[in-house]
Amino acid sequence: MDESHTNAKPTPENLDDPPNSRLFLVASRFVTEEELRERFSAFGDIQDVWVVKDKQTKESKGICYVKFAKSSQACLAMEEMHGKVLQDGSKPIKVFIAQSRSSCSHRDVEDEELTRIFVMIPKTFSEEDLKNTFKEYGDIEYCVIIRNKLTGESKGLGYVRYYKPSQAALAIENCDKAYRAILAEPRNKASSSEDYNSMASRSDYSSGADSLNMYPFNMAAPAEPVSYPMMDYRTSAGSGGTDLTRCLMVSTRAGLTQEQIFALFDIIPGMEYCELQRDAYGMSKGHAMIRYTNLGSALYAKDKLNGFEYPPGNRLVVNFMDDGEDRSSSVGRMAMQFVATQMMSSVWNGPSNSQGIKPTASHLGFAGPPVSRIQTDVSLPPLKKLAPSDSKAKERLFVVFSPAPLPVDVLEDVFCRFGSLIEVHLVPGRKVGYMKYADKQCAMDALATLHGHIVNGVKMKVMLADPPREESHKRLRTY
DNA sequence: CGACGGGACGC
DNA sequence: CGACGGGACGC
Repeated sequence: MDESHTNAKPTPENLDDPPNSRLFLVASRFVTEEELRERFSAFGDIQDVWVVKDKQTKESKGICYVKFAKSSQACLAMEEMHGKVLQDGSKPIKVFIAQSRSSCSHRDVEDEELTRIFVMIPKTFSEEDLKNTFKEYGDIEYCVIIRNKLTGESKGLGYVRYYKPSQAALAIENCDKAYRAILAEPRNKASSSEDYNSMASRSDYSSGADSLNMYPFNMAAPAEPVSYPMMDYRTSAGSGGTDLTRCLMVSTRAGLTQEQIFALFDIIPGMEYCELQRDAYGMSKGHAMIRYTNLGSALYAKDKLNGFEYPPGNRLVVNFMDDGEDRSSSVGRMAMQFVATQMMSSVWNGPSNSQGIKPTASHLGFAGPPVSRIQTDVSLPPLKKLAPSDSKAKERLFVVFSPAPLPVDVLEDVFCRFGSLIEVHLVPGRKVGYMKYADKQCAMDALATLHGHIVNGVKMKVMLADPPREESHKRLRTY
């Protein structure tokens, strides 16, 4: 278990750098390094040429490697030189991107693995935006944005398939670093069964279906943000299909837990589903979907909870997921009235009778006198509004918690009181966090007031945060 | 002591 | 069928 290799050397075997910048060629035994250098130098900066020779006889084995400075150069050379005859009478050469030296596989690297990139994009991007952004690097076969299957909401990730490896490589090398473009892992891991997928469903990949219109709804409406069709495969006709007229989407800037959202929307009777959208850390992304059994409950929930501040200072935004529906009907109003009546009666009957308002509602501050959930040894200013989430951070505080971090909502409640708080960020798995402020003085006030004090039994060290480490090694040593 | 930053497709 | 050398680190 304990391999005492504590000093991990920079493994010298991984230096196929950058990745996919080296070519593997199968050529005639008479080809020389000089000739290869001549024929391949037109495609880029050659760093190394090597013809593999037998150890004893020193004769060429017809295997050669050509290392370029960039992957795009190697790819271009491959595309142009594969199949070329270098010397009269010899067989056409084969040119592939070499397997990385650390890999033990000698399988050919296929174009399939070199033509699709994986990028991080704004959530507002459509496939069209994605294509327009990346077409400058080459011809695009298709673009796909990864979306939530239920809501159609973008996950901020996308794929772009080019026709040629050199185009994908150019995109990765030259696109804005914010896109974090990398080669996509091939989709098919090890498809063992292929037959239960009928042939009809595979037509999207074949090139014969020109007549297939990719954007049946969208063609005539250029700038209109069309809501995407998310009913390609029906939600099976089980009890109560997912019709969106009863689905709400709540957006919040505070990191609310599933339990908090659930408790809040469960105050209105009829909630049948509640799902927080999470990111890779399992933290709240600020969106959740809530579905009620009936339109009246959904209407009532939107009416009462849209704009509601929870926790204080954090304004919830609640919307129906199928925008554009007309809900001003008298039927809707009656349904809402019915729900209101339902809730009133449960109040009169008291919460002790199981159904109706849950006990959780009271400590959400939804009913009854506002009881502070903050206990502290320092006197706090009153609550203040959060700064807009797109505010520029002028100062950050670094907070260490002992013995354990406080919940995000509590921290927002405490740290917002000095004004201009943009957001609270806890480091997952650690006992530290960052508070972003739009105003330096507000941050300093918070620091001075809160440092060394105790909130809900948790002691806090509050310090100015070091600047984020970014890419200091790139810019700092230019002189 | 106590430090941030990421990522995956209905087979 | 067709897969991996040579050189040498740090002031």
